[in-house]
Amino acid sequence: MALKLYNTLTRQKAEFVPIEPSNVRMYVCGPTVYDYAHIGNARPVIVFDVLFRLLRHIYGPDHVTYVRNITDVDDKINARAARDYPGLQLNEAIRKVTETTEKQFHSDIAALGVLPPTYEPRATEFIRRQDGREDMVSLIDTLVRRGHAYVAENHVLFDVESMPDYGRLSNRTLEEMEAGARVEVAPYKKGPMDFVLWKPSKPGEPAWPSPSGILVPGRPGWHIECSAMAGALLGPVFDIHGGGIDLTFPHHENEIAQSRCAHGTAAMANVWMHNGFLQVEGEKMSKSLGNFVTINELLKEWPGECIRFAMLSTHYRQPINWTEKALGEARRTLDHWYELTEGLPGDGPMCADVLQALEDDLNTPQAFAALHELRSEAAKGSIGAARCLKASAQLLGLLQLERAAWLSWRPSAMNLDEARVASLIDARLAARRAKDFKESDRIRDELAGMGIALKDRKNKETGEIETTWEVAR
RNA sequence: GGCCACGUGGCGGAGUGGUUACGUAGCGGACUGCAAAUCCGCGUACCCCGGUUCAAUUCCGGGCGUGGCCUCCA
Repeated sequence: MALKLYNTLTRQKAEFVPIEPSNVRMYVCGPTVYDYAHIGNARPVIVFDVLFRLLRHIYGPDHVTYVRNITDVDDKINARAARDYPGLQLNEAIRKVTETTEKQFHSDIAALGVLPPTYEPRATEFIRRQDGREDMVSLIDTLVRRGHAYVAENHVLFDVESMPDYGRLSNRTLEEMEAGARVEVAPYKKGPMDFVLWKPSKPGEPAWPSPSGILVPGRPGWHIECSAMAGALLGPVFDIHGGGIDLTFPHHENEIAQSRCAHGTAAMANVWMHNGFLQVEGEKMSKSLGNFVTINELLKEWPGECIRFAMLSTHYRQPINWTEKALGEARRTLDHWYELTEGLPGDGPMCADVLQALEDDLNTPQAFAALHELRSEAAKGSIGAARCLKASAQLLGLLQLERAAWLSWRPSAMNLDEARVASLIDARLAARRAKDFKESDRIRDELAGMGIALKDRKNKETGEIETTWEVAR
């Protein structure tokens, strides 16, 4: 079966046909590095990591190019830098904010089992380049030269009237947008929907020599960076562009406008993919509601693979409701999968049903159903099913650890004396052997009070009772 | 106000014009000193109102509800 993907441009699922099967090219909008990434940021990162893995599986690991950018020039970054490092010069403070945030982002998503993309360009590296690659300034100059952009009061603005099918991605016409507009329009704009490609910098703010004959230094608008980085690293037309659904308008619409008008192409990317929005315990995630969940905090309470599993248990285009309960279910399932696949090589055969589910627009819930089926067969003793389970789960970025490493995971707040746990378990087993059940139950209760749940099992060969334990939930 | 999604069993969550999703919780059983874990078995759900159809949860229309975008929030 061929890979099918839902395309926001056509509002349909269609067979994916790469421009060059020897080099499948994908771009995904990455984070703006000014604060801890939250669980909503994690969704596209995980979802498109699964797509990256699937494409590598289908076309070969060397035949997929994946670009996910880092946005390190932005007003929010400037504001955060001024707030957190009032003593430093702004540019120095900005560098501190972006460097530490980027480092944190990388360690957070690595814990979620996310592969590094092929390229991870920073926006500031593509404002002006010396190597002849496309950059933001050259893109803006081209847009002005071709009559798609104009200079006004030291800004460069994109002229949306110059693009006849502006609005196709978000499926709205200029009239509709203007009718609903609630924004005050800057007086220097020719059209109310025109957007900023370049703007002047205030003294002390990050600044670069401006394009288009503007004499004062400035900085880029938000959308132009993705056009420049995608153009430089993937070419004027590439296969897949991904991101959160909230970016459809205006960000992606404007990326398309810039890239197509600068390159004179009919498309920027052939397939546009958008993941659905995330809510937390049934409510919108927001700082004021106090339910703002960062990846970093979550990783203190849950193993990364749990978070990944929970994220993938909803289809990527559906809205997802992020709950503790789902994380608990994910952990139990993974416990079981790890137990059944312990010590097996990861190069087993791929489950056809898992692959088929993923090839149907990344239907991860259906893939999980197939994995549950394998789990059931593996539990009955099928080594083949267990090997298949491991290989197939690994395609999803799960079961990446040794079982011992999985079992040794602890919540960061848990301060356990593991030697004491082990001696209590031994004492309990001794009490049991002596049929002193009162004492053995007392020890079990004591351990439960420490947050430890026990599991007894009879060793089939020796007939002895063996006890394992885990962190209770 | 304009545009766009979504609404499935207690909960999570796929899918389909007529036939079992799956998981989890719950219930029954096996096992166990008792639990937990594990294994076996059990659920007959698809927001409301019309329409199309032999047949609709699935298609069409309307309504209600929730959410997103239109404010450089993934």
